[in-house]
Amino acid sequence: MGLGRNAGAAVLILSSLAGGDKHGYALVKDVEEFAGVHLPPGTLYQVLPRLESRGLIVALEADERRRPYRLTAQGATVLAEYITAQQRILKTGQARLKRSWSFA
Amino acid sequence: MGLGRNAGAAVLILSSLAGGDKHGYALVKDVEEFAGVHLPPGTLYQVLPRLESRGLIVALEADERRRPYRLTAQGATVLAEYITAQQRILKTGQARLKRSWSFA
DNA sequence: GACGGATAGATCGCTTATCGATATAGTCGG
DNA sequence: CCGACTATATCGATAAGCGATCTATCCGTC
Repeated sequence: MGLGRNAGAAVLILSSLAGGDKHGYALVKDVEEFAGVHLPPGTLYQVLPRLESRGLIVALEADERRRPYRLTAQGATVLAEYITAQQRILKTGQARLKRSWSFA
Repeated sequence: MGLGRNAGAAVLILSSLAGGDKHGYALVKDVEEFAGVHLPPGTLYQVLPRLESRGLIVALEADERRRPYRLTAQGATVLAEYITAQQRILKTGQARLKRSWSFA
């Protein structure tokens, strides 16, 4: 993991595409804005084909320089399930922190 | 990352320790219960020293067979910050899924 | 008191994920 | 015509995570 490191490029990409079709560069900008995380190109262009081969996203027809991607129904399902599971974990951590350390 | 893979052994461990001091094996059981994730020993015993070297946890005096760990104040802070940041990301993904895919 | 299952900790090698650097090239403003 | 920004891509190194395997103890039960 990380904690400090990225920890979940796929989630960031899928969440970005959940907001609409985007090509790589636009995706990086979007993620930077909504998550405050910079996705380095080395990560992005390696994760993209991986997600595609798993059927979570599809590559759309390229508009010259831009190669846009779209979230598939399967990708949406997988993302939704991941978010639910992850939120349960985070809530537990948060509740425990609050009890023992008085953290919000 | 994964989505399907573990994605954040450190978070699971820190969250578990936020609920009280635990040794490795108890930690695995706890994580299994509250997160539904099995932490394999190969991951656990590699992450533990890493977290300790970063000052996020401390090893307590060993009770014969058991080697318990405790969350440090710094570990609690780091975990709290990670949780906050991560929840913001997950909420964004969830909101976007809901808009475009009618997912809860 | 032998046996099996649960408790407990640890290491090794492999695969996968991520990062930073680097490369290429088109576009647009000044 | 030059620099900043847009856009995609690859490479090598490091980091993270997994499954298998090992050792050993403890405890109940047959």
